[in-house]
Amino acid sequence: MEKRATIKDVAEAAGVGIATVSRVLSGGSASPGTRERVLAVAAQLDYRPSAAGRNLRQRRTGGLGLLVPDLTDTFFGLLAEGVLAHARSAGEPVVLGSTGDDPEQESEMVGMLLEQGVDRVVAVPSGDAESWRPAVRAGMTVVFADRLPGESPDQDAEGPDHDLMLLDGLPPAPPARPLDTPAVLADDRSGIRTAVRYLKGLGHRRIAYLGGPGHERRVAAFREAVGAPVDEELIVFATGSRDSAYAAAAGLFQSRPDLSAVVAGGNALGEAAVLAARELDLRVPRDVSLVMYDDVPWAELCSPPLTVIAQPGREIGYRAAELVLRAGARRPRTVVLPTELIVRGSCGPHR
Amino acid sequence: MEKRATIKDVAEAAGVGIATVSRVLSGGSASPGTRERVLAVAAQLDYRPSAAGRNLRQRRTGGLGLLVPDLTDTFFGLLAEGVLAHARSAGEPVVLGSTGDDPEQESEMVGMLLEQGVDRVVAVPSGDAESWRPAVRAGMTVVFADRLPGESPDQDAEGPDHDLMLLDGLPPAPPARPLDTPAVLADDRSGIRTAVRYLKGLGHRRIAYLGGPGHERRVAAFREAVGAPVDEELIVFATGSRDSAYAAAAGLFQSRPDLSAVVAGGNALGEAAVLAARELDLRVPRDVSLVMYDDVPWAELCSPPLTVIAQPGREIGYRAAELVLRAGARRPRTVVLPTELIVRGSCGPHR
DNA sequence: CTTCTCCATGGAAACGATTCCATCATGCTT
DNA sequence: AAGCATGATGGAATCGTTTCCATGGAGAAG
Repeated sequence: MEKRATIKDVAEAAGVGIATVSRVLSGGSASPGTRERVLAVAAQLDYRPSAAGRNLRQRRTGGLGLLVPDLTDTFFGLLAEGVLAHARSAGEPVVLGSTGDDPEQESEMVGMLLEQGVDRVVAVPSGDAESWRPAVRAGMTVVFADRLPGESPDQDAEGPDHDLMLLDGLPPAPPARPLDTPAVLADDRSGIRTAVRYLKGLGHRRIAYLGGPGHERRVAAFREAVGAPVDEELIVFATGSRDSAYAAAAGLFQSRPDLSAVVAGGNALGEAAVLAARELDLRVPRDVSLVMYDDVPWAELCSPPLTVIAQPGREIGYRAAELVLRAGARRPRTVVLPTELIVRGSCGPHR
Repeated sequence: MEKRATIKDVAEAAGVGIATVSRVLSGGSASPGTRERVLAVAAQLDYRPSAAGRNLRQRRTGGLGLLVPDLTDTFFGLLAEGVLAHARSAGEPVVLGSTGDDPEQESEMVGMLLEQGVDRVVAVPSGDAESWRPAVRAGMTVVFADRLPGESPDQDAEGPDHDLMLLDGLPPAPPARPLDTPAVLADDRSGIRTAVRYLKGLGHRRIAYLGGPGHERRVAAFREAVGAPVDEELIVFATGSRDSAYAAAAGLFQSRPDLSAVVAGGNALGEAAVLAARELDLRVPRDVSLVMYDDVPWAELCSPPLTVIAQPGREIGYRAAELVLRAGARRPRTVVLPTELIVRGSCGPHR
């Protein structure tokens, strides 16, 4: 339990001033002789600069925050691995928080990060845009991954505001842009469209969508892809929990026995769909075809192996970390990564 | 980007000294009037004490480190959720590192944690006892979860040491106890034994074990449970990677077509076993029975659903966090949590 | 009425790093 | 040879907090 060596110890042992030590260690100028001596002494004393001291002085803590809904979900695990990979290569520590898809816990975590001095965060958001505003106003650099925060509920209030501005003779400013935060997303639009086309190609007409929280874009893409008369009953939602997902899937199958294919908007939903189908004695793909968003390792283990829309989870995390770490000069735009339909065995022709 | 309020700002705004503010905020004594005023001002200014300042002063950073081999593995995700749950309730931030089961990366991460001032760590160790010694000597409080570090290779040197001590007339001190670090583990012994008994009861005689890194206890328990003439060829190991696990499983099936049951010592191994069996056209459970360590959500999705040895991953993490946070007075002993055999459909009678 | 105790309070030191600035030596230019 | 530029170096201030200690006032005990 011997206490750690400080810069002062190193300075004394090397017979130089602390300023010199600091300079040597942070790459400043120093004479070769001095540099060598300082480095030797530092190594021999196993000196490590204290993050607390440095942070205090430079008024910013290194490190980045990572906020995900649930680490039990393989996709978020993958995303986290991506973030960690880049953080490691940048030598930055990662402070982790799991929000359970609860906006309240989320903002609590944001508060804690702020307190820790962590001012750069990669987040899979649960709260809406409004709930993220305090964070960015407090000076946080935020990059969203996988999802965007839900549009604020005050969207309705936007109309009146607009009118008011016109009355005042002001130029109709863009109606309070939700947030100008960069994000790294998968190309949901294209992924969903490809899946739906594929199912249509197999002859399916009554295709259902099973959605989770925070993916408005996927639903929108689904609506667009299935085309004109959208059967609203075939679009159902669950919250983040497993129970909720199962209930939604089971409810869907029971209330609409005529559906012939399901697109699950996430791996938790896909899991629920498989379970519910089995429980109700629906065979996949004979009775119902299934496409799941997210390619997770166990998709191949199911029988039949699941046809999936793969999105590069690890890379999403990696790129997000990259963005948040070099959020310097030009504010980076949102990055969209490609998806890929991986056909395995869970879809069959419509009978 | 307005800079955050400091304790000094609060003190000025409230018309008191900074010492008083600090006292009020950290629960010291103060007159009711003052306390109220300070709290009001602090709230109004949205004041948050800077962790950097506090850490510097008290020479220790709050927070705890979490080191896992791979967040993509559902079990570790579960464990992490447990740690996070307890950390949240204790108001402590969690610094995460993923080691990829690589001792070198692991000690790198330990170094970084040390630098950050994080001196309490929950770890699923990859390195051996020797590689953890520097960490504990540097004053880190470590609690191992799920695994113990492999016995150091210098175990052989133990004999001589002992003799030497006898010669010196010293009391025969315990021969360099590997590490007196507490740990939270599942009851591997009992779990494996139950599984093997179950398989034996189904008539299986040639039972194989597919092991991963860091679970000597499981192998030992397996050897013990299968009884006297242990067929060493039926015990194979993989490193942490998916490829390695698949190779080990496939190799096992091919080299020993006479085996009738497999115990997979982790969910990654179980996954590999299912895949390899399918590839080689072995039916589960008709041709080969399978029991997997870890109950993960997707175990139920396989067909047939996998019979598993469930260990309480979330609770392991929770308890480990608990131990490391109140590592005060009496050094806590190792905690062993129960396992449970969950019979589903992947085991059948021997034919 | 005096003295003692106790409590609220504020000033100031300390924590360990970075960084500005002054100092000093060295070598070059004129 | 004198002045000047350059580069190495150390002193000291600073960051925001906690905590030790001194101060002062009020109430209690003698």
